[in-house]
Amino acid sequence: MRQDGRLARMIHVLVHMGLLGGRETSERIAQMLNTNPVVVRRTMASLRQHGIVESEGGRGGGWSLTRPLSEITILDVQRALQGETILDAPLSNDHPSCPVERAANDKLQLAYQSAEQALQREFQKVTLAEVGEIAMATAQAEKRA
Amino acid sequence: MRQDGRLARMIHVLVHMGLLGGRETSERIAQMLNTNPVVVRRTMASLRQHGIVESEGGRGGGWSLTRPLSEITILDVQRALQGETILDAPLSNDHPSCPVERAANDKLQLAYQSAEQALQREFQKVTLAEVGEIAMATAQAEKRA
DNA sequence: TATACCGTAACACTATTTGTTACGCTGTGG
DNA sequence: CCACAGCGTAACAAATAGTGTTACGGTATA
Repeated sequence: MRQDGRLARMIHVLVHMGLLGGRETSERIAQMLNTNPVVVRRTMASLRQHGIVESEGGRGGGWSLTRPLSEITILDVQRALQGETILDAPLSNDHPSCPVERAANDKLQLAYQSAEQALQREFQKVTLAEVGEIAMATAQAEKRA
Repeated sequence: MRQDGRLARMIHVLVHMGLLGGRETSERIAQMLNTNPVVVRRTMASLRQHGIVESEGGRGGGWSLTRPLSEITILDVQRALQGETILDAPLSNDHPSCPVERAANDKLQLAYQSAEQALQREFQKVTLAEVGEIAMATAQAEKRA
């Protein structure tokens, strides 16, 4: 099954950036994600287009958040990476004029709309600040253990 | 984005089989789906394993439903094709020990569980008989137009 | 026994994501 | 003013998944 991974990876990065507060280079982010700087730039570019981060070239440049983690939801990140729709209903297109195929597609479409709504609702409820808090809390708990 | 298509295609085929009532060969099903018999056998084999259809070899053989369309839900077909889980949360696995990554993954997992439940609920509500009825109705409507 | 089916393995083709290299542009510090 | 550290982007390789195709074997029926 498809595993995009960019959403989780970008949340990971943004939360780190928010917690540390500073600017990060593509190089350092790439190390965080076990990948390389070009992949990072490709993906971060989408976030920049949606105003979540900004980049500066030249010496001392890098990426930084444009607003605090408390004002970024998972849905914001998702939309920046992939657009409005998260789930695509897997429809068939073998005989577009066949009423049976159309009826099957319609039902699938409705079901996926319901799932899409649930997902968007959940994504909108969660800010990156929350993710950071959970991470800090579990880090504390593990230190005590 | 990923587009599996097998679910929609199999619903399409099963409804046709139910409406026509008879046995279909892989060859004829392949024509319905604009594909070829081997692909059909591969996919139908999953449905057979879950008791939705049965196959007979030899002259006059082919595929047939084991029960009426009213007793097959979209969820049944989905499970036969892919197993219990429909949606996989796209998690990251770059630094499994990083609390931030884990917190992000946890939140995504929860959101996807919510979507998964919505999807399963919808899939379970729809029988293939319903799909057939809708198809018959729209076919009628179009004939009148 | 010939034929019309399914069962299955093996391989090519395609599309998508990811990784990698290369090269150009820009701003800063010396 | 120039070397360097950073991003921007194109181009291409690699891995993965689904799909299409060929080939060959098994089986039931006329």
